[in-house]
Amino acid sequence: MKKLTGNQIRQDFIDFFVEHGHTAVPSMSIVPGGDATLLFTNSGMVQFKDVFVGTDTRPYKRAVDSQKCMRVAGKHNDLEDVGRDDTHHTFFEMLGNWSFGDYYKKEAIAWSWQLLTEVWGLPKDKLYATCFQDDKGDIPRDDEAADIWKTQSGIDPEHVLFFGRKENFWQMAEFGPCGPCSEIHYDLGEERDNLRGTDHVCGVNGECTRFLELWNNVFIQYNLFEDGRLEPLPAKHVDTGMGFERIVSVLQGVDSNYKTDLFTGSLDVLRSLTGHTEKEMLADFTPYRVICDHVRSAAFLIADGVVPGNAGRNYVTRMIIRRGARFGTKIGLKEPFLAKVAEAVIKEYGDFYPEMEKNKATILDNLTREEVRFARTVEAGTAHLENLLSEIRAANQTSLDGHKAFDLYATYGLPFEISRDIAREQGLDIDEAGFTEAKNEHSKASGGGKAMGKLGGEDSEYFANIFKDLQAKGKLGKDGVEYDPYNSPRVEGEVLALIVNGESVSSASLDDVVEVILPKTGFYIESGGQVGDEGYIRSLTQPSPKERGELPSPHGGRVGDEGAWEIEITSTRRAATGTITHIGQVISGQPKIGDKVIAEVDTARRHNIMRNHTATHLLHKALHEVLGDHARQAGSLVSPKYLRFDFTQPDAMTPEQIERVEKMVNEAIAADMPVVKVTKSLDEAKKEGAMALFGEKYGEIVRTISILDSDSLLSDKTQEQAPALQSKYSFELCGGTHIDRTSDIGAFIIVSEGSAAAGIRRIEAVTGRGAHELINKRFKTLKQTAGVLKSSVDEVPAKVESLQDEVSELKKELANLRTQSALSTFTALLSNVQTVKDVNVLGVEIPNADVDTLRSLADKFREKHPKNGVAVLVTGTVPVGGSTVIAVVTEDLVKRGLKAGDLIIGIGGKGGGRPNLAQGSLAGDVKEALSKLSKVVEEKLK
RNA sequence: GGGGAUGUAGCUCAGUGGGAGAGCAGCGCGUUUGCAACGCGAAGGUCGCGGGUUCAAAUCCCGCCAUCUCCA
Repeated sequence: MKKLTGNQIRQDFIDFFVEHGHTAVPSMSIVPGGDATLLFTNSGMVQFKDVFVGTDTRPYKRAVDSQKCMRVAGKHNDLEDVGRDDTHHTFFEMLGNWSFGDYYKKEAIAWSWQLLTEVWGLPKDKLYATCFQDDKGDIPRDDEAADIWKTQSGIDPEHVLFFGRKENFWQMAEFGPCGPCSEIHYDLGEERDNLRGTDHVCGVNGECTRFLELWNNVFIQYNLFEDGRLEPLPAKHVDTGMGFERIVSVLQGVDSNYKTDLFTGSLDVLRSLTGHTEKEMLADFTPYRVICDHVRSAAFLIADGVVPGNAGRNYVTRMIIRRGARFGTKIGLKEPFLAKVAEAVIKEYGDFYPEMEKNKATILDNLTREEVRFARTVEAGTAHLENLLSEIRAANQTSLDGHKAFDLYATYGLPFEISRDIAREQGLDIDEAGFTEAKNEHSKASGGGKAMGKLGGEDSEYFANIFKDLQAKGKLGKDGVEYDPYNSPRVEGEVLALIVNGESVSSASLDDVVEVILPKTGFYIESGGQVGDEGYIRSLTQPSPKERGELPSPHGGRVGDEGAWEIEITSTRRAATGTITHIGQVISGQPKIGDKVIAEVDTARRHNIMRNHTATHLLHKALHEVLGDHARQAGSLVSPKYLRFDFTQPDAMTPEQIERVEKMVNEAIAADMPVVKVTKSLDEAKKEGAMALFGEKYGEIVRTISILDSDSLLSDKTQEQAPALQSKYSFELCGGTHIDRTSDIGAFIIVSEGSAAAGIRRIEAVTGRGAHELINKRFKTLKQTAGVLKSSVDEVPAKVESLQDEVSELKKELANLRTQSALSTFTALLSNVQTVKDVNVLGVEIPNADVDTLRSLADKFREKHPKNGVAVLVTGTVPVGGSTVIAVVTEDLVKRGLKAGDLIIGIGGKGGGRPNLAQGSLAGDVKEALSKLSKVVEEKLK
């Protein structure tokens, strides 16, 4: 057997199939575009799913790839187990060769045998092939595959085995394309039996680690219907997957995926940090495996734009990074170290996956940031834990309540393992059963499973049938409704279908909400953040009013015209492949199937949208310039009123940065740059450096939007002829609608900058009309303010500032004066102290005093009568809300049963407080209330 | 999308319905002076924002915003 590096093995695979007529296709992003049901790309077939279902086509019939995959979240979240053994990974690569209605079993099987045994030289007697035999007896046995296997040179016919549905039948979903598969297994030898001595099936598909599944060849040949019918597909496909790390471990002859050269670089970096020898490392291998696996995953995720955060995919990235950091502490690593490991990962993978090298700085930066954040979280969580633990000790207990430990985890983010380790260090324990219980409760309370929301398309089958029907009648071609939102704001056509309340109807009535299908549309369908178009569909049954020289009715139809009608369209959707519907309300007449119509987009609204969309591209460019390349688009909304742009950026932007971005965009507008829209192949566009968005799905033919640098403009003619030669200010893949020159945007104003999620900032901005309205409004307000201040607009800030200073100065002065005047009144009134029994009692009204003044006067009283004193001070009667009362009682009298609050109640007020000082209010006449004071004191005093 | 927590002086935070506080930093003065340390003094607050309950809200209730965190 040849000793090959991992990179060579991957390249061998691709080269082998390229030699056999396959097109080498790059891996799709880990973020699956256009598939809301998937958190991550989890297998090689994700990028070809639409081809198998038949809703998409490719320019090639044979493909080969190595696909980046993540299996970490979802139903089976076994993140906590990854790294504890030698085979599991969160991230892995899937090698695959594909046939789309081209070659089939014969070639697929022969080539896999050839690659494994001849190119890579695996011993033939160690290989096993499995084929399908239905355990339920419904689906025919795959003798075809088995027979082909037996003809492969040097194969042991005894090694061709049959298995049932669980192992050897594949279906994408409950219904749809499916078929038998044929797997290749490898016998690693008796010594790799992990269950030696125990009673078990030591064979292919047994529980035993001796036999390793290497390669799955899926033969998609049936279509499974809801009623259980199984029909042969007209075009049969081959879909294969081979776990890259597995084949590397086999070819390199090691007993762990982590001992392949894929991880050597990472492990070396780690060992240089810990100082462990190889032997010491292998003795405690788990932390090493966890860190290597997780750093690799995190690096690939960040390269694909998934930065650590607190929701969705971003949360998964965070969990992976934090778990890696946590295992670092187990081997004594304290300082942020993940970035150092990541450098080794990038070095290993950067050649084949250029996005790794390209995003190196972002990867390293995000890892370190998250580590630092995690350290802070752990520190704060540990402080909380210490409090809980000392409470336990105080109560002479030995175990921390599981629910409390879970709180620590769910609220403060302190991982359970860390809590337990700290508790154990102090001779205490944590109630693990309670923790699990609380975790389940929390999971339930969070509404498990509902988060994905509606996937849509519930009625797609209904519309697919309408589509087929229209095709059969020759009303629609094979591609269905023609879609041209770019050049056709007005389209004439015929009503092909009307749907009201989910039912196909021949005619609709006034006020009906209806879905209309036309052979062609110029209405934009909401996509890529740009909202859908609005507009009108009008009947064209008779000459237009203009042609007849009549005045149109308010809704455009003609009063009294037989059959004239109009529908106000508020949105559009692609209800099924080939079908686009216009959704709206009938505002006049009765639309019928077969009516000739004109469908007209609200162009004023559309222009506002176009301005905002082009501005979005300029904003994207400006953010790159001002913040750096890490500021990547993470979502957007382009509406007629404003635009919203989310991008990856860890911290809030400074006012200066915002200003610079705004200025850059406005400079780009002023430069009057041409916006050129060209469709070309995805490959070509990418080669030319077009910016693609993550989580966005692109077909083979894409639309590119280039904003050309005005400096490089030669003349209008050359621009038309060779836009590719000119230097581009901005270059993006985008299906949206755009204006022709940047100057059409008019103006660009950032309205707000804020946070959208952890690690993601959001900018909202307006352009064109919206910007003008905003400026107008702001300017008006400013002028009004200046008017009120009797100053010029320019002087407003200084004027307000000086006013504020003046006000606060005056406030202080006033408070001082009040206290002083109250004080002088009060000093005079101090002589009004009455003696009740042996107590000095004072009840006075202080006009113009506030609560603070009353308090300081009360203090004054207690200074003069530190003992044996009672005072009730009341502000003058106020018409609204009553007077404020403060009552004080010296400490010695409190002991004799006199409470300040009782005095307030006693004289008819409301309120309370502490025994020596109370506060409240008094509704009625102050003098009358105060006259009751001495009596109250007498009664309460013991 | 949902659960929990937090938001008080420039920073770190205390404050369980009734006088807004501490430590650090900053400012002034002083002692000492190699860095600095120490003492004294004053300043610094829409208690995240908006409603409500109450005689009275930093504190209780509701809504919003921001940050942290867990679940999906």
